[in-house]
Amino acid sequence: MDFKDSSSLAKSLLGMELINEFNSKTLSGYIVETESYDMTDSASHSYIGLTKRNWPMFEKAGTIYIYQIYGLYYCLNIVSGTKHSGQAVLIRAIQPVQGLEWMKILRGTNDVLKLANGPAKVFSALNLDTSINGQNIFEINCPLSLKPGLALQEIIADKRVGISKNTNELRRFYIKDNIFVSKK
DNA sequence: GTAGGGATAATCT
DNA sequence: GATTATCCCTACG
Repeated sequence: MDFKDSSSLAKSLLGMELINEFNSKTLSGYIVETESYDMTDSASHSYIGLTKRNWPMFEKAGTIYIYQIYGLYYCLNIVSGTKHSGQAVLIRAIQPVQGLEWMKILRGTNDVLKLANGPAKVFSALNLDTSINGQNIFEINCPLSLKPGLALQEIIADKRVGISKNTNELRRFYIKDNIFVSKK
């Protein structure tokens, strides 16, 4: 994995297996879509500097940053760069791997394509919890972890989704032709 | 299968 | 007081 900046991490996370293990149960999926944010980017939470919400973005690489959006949904990010640099990668979609049946119940659908094809869907399909906000994904006691998954794939860089500022930069990355991506 | 709009509350100004 | 790194349901055809 390449943590030197958020776009590098966003690309190198593609294909990795994201795993949530707790109570001897396992839910996981291959990361197929990500977006990068940093302090130079007016669409980023870190653009305005350190705040009560975004503090995990200013921690070291591998820190988990979870925020609530639209009063309803939660999204998962992984921090990149050096400490205090204010960068993170939004996990936008995963391809379900382990715990499909449980994910269907958590998500209230039997359509595998729609289990985790969106950032708030990823959060819910993996049964994540806001208590891991600020933890580091490489710590042994962190329920969330990463391991190698898919072989290297062709990556598409595209415009990000759902933002109103700085919309032209190609900071959304996804695996070419993967059907679990949120938006073609 | 797709376009449109409503839900809903923390965060920052 | 406005904005928001989203999702789902409804209507249409």
